[in-house]
Amino acid sequence: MAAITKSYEPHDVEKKWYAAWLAAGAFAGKVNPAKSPYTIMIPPPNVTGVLTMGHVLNNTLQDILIRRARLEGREALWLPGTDHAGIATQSVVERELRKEKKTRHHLGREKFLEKVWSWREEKGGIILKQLQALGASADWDRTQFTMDPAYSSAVLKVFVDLYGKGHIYRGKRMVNWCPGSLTALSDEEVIMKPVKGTIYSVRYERTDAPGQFIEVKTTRPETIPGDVAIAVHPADPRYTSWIGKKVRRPIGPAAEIPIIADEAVDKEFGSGALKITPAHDKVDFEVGQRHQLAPIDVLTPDAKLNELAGPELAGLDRFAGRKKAAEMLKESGNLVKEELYENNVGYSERADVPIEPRLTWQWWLKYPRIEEAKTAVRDGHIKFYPERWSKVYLHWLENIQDWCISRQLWWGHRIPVWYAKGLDKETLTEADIANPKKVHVSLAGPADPQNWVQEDDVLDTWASSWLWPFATLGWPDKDAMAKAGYDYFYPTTTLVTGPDIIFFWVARMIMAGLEFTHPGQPLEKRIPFKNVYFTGIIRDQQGRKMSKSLGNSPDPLDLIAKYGADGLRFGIVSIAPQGQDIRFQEDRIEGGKNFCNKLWNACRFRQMNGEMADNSSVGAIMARIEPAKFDADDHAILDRLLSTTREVDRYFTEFEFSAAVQTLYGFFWNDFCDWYVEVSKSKLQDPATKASCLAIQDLVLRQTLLLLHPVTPFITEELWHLLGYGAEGTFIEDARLNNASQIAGQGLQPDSAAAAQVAQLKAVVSQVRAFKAEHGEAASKTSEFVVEATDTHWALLDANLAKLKRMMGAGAVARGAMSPNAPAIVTAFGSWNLIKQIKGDPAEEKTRLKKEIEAITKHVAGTQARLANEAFVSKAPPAVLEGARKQLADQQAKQAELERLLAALN
RNA sequence: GGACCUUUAGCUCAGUUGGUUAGAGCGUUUCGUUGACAUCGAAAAGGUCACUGGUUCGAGUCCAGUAAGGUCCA
Repeated sequence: MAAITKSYEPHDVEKKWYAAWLAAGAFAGKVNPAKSPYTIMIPPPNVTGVLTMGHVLNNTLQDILIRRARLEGREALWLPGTDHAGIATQSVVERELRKEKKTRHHLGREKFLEKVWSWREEKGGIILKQLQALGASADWDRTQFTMDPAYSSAVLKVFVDLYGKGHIYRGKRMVNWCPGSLTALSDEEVIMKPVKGTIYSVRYERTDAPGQFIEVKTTRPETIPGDVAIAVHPADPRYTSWIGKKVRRPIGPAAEIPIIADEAVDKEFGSGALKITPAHDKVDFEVGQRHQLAPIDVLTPDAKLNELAGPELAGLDRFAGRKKAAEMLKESGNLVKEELYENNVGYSERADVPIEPRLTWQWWLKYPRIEEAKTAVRDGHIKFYPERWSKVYLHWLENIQDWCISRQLWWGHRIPVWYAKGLDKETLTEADIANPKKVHVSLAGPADPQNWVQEDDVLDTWASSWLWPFATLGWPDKDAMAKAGYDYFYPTTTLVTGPDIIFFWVARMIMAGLEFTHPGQPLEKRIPFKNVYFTGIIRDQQGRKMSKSLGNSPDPLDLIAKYGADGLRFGIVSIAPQGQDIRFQEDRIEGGKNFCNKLWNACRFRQMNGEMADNSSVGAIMARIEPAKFDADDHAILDRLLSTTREVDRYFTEFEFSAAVQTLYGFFWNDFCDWYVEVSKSKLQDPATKASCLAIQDLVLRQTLLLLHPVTPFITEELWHLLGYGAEGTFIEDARLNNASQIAGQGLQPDSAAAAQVAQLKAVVSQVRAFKAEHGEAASKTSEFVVEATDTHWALLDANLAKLKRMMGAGAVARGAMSPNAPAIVTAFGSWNLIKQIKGDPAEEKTRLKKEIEAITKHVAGTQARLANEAFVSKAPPAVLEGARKQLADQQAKQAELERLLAALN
């Protein structure tokens, strides 16, 4: 077996093992009825994306779950893939075209799509390669892309199916229009932002009574040419006599518009009158509908004013038009007031420009299975971690609106609808759409394509990714499903994602799963996943979201180069508590790297201290352990090993990953390295205890590697082999992780009381070290002590003396009476004198003792007061009461001893 | 306007069903490299647990309210 080097060098180890895993097909998920499946579908990253810290966290957690599942003997499938990301990808390619002063229209649909595909060929694999560098153990042979032929046909089949069921309709409605990307957006793609601007008070003059004006407030004077009415509340006494009269539009082509009454008007806002511009506001549109007022659209698709706005405004973009309109109002004296104003403006999530409410023809989806989707989460068939997100989910479902699924893009799944040639799409009625002679909807397309024109629009990206959990398993093709193991791996086990896409994706996947999988079977067979773990958002030191535009996100690949993939994984998980946003700290990643080095060196210590014996199975190691020779330290470390195993188990079932990692950190660093390895140094000198002590180390290291492997796969694989736990050609994942009772069942019954005794010994060591430091002897390894202790205490000390001397840096520890001239401390195991070349200053000693007495006296008083409280004595549980009494006794004993020492000094 | 989250050491955070003197990592100070690890070890300093009130023998923990910061929905 190779010798372990002085420090852990991740780079080569990572490369070596990743290649070996791939070569052996170690990540393949295969149908195996003897095992229970554990399935995770990756949230598909954008095909042209690069790895961010968010991906690192999210995918590390998925890998942890998958690798842990393998160690627990489950058949794990982690299915990877990418998303075509309609707007995002199209925008990137269009940006490239713009550099050549071209738009997609210069190329035409076909050529443009060729360009996007070649862009994908070039950039599409990057993020998956990066995930491999992180150690992701996904089944790469199953990699899926939402635009793959099979996946696409699933998407289109779903459209046709839902159309047939009456869930999909075409309608001219107000949509969120993105003037940047020239497409409709769903409500979920609109971000509300507070924007500081101006609100204008504008007056409209009555036609029948010149000189009389009605005033309205608006932030958008450029849309005045699109006004079709002024609305007031029917119960507003100020305007009762105005209703039915007409006013003149103050700008734009001359027109008289009516004053109407509508309940939607807020009497409290402004003057209580509202301009109605149905083409440019959702509420106004509804008011217009109620009063049969035809909208006037004064904007072009890219949000410039058109000729309907009048010659002065036509051609200006909306912001320039706003200024111009305000000037025109000022000139005509119709601008009453300008005030600074902050309101919420909807922005396009992708293009980051204000959206325009716009009346267009779009395809809409009435969601299926809304009620079942609520039940699934409310009744716990699907569990959310943290649970509180289920409220957000349910609230959204309660208020669900139809989904605008068409996009005026080219990159995406083109809607499988054909219109008969020569048909005017703008004037289609519902009856026309239902008429197969005019509108054809199918997967295959019409038999006589020359007579038809296909719909230009593509589907919203989320209308493909909502099928991810089952379309990736071959659905709806029976053969593909059998090959992929659909019946075995679906429903998937856990989804790991961010709460920001709870509506976009999580809710929609649930509805899709319920609608399309396992028809007729109970809900728990149709849900797409059983657990949803929501990660936090990674923020920078100032608490800002990490983003490309801010440039505040470190490149994960740099971090891997600097700290190793395992260090990065360990670090990121340790700072990511369930449900909380994460403030990124690079020093925690460094901590991850340091931990790996510690693990490495503890194994190195083991290797250097004795021949490696048979480590090939737990049984073989157990056979070398001699419980009859156990001392308290042996009992204690094994007891901690079992309790750590139990705790990590529990944290995994509760999805508390950072707690699991921190538990492992504390156990390994503090209990094992800082204490057990140190006390081993004495045991290893003694031939009577050496073999058993090494076997205990072998057992602890083996279990530790298994517990850590999901988090730090590379280093644990390497050490697994270096210490001989696994045969050549096998991997650590082929081993099974034993739980605490399984280990105990193999003949290991550590005495948990020993742990308490070791804790006391630790405290004594710590106390003596501090004592030495205080007297300038911190570095000395030959300090001499006299201990005045009871027989029991001395017996305990004596039994552990070699270890204790090494740990506290003592040359000699002898039993004897306290010398009044030497510095002294009181420990749980007797009083200790530090014997040194006594130039000890008695005055200093007195001060120190007095200070200690003062402190202990306070505690004694506190405990006494508690015990003197009759309510406490009569109501507190016996265990607490007894604890308090014992505490008081200990405190008083220490107090008395300190006072005795002080008196002796005098 | 509605819902949710956060507030504990200089920084980032733990603190499970209420129960000794509230913990960790980093940072700071002091000391230490003779064989696991300086990517390390030892010790120390550092906290009115945001505030107010309540429940309780006992509150960082439970309840109510207030304040500040944040997120989502409208």
